[in-house]
Amino acid sequence: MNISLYNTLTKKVELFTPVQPGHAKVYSCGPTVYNHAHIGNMRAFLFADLLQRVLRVVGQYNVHWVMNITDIDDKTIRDSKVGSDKWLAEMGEQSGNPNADLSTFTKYYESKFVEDITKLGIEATHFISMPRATEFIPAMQELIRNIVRNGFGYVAEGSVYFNLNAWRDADSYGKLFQVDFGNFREGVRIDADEYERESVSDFVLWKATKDGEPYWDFEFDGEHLPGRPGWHIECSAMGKELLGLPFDIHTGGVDLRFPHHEDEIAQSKAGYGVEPASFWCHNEFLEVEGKKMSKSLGNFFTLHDLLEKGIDALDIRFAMMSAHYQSVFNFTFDGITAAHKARTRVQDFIYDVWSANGTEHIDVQSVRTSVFGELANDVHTPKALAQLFGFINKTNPTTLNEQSKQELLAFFTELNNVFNVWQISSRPEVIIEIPEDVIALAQQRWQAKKDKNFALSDSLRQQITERGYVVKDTKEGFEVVKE
RNA sequence: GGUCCCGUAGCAAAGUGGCUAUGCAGAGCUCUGCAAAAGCUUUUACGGCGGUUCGAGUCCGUCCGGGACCUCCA
Repeated sequence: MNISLYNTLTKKVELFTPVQPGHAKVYSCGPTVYNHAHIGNMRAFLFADLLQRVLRVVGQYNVHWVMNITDIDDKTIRDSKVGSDKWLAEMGEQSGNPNADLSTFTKYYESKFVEDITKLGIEATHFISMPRATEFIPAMQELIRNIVRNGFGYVAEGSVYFNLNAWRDADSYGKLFQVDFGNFREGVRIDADEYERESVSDFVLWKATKDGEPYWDFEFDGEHLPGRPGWHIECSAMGKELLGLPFDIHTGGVDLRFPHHEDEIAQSKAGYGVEPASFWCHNEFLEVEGKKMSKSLGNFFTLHDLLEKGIDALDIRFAMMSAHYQSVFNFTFDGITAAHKARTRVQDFIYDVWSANGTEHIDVQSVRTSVFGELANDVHTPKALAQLFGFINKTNPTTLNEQSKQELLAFFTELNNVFNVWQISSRPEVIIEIPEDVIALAQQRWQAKKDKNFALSDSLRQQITERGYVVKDTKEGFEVVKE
């Protein structure tokens, strides 16, 4: 099925056509590993996962997916320094070597990140690579040399900057985000660091080292420029090294349009001569209970926080799919409850299909076409789910004949390769430890009921309820489950 | 100051000028001694005011309200 996507470059939904037929090369901006990722971060990663799964399943593409790990930046340096209160006991002893401590610190949070996304149903095997920025320093240095030699960069006080005015004369800037250079808001932090640069809008490609900070050697035209890479350069270099240029899709949160992605385009084209990607896809932000997530409002959650509250990570995954990726997602606890119930309804339907044993024939192809059609249309999960629920509402799963049952299970298997929140199986035997005395009460109640002593029956049920269990009557007898 | 987005029923969320979105919740019904579970049925909308149109949630204007970004936040 053909896939259409909203492309921030053109501000339109366009038919996706890959550079290499049959292959989809996707680069996703990954986390900066200085802390546990919060659920706002998670939306970006879940969107990227959803997109690559739609390409894989609905588009039938051979997907090459890369998500970078930013393991060198101001915050990772700050928090891994000797004496940092962000250094945790689990990370071991600090060595005092800034590069080694940075590595220890970032690998700790990288492993936490991988644990988190795994719980959210993102599969590590779907990545062809999760490159660390620090392992691609030579490629970045090569790119920086190219940019300067092409006339779009300069060295100042040991740092290397991108010359934006030169670039704007030669090409264009503002492909993703229209920038009003003459009208930066007063008070906004324009001079973000102390280095010398020719214009406030120039950005750093390579930062000169500071005392006690990690650095890498950089030989450039006979000059020694020990330092570390700027923020944007890693994506330019790693995209080229791992996917080749141009690749097909670059993803990230809306906040990255400018400056990060805008600068990435400029750098790549200035250094390599081509723009990195033909499609740029950006997910909107997430709010919590209608407010921007912030620590001061007390609505700032990491995945770990939510799991501690007893929330199932897959309900978070499913809830985020109830809104289109380009609209602000309002994360609420009521929403998670609703998502859990909705997800369970589909799961129960699948269990029932598994045990179908009837004669009814249904048209599985038409529901597959309508649901996948919505996913192919700019990854429109809310519409796809509406189609799916419409189908579930009008279908009795248990009366299906063998052919329809097999077709439907095959469809759900495909669908779950996108959503990844269900079990395609028979209803599992739930084994719950019920205390002996509760079972005894339930048996007494059943006897009282058979004796038509309903007053006693009800009072026994009340006792069972007080113990935290629910007794349900069935045709053959009764069943006790934990509340 | 600049750039842009959004205001849809109790909550969430689709909606490409004309046809029941959907989910959760609510209500009613079926089943049941009563329940629970399940199934069926169903009530509530388009921020305000103008305009275009035979017809507007959908297009235009305006006002009100909320939000995002504007040099290292997904």
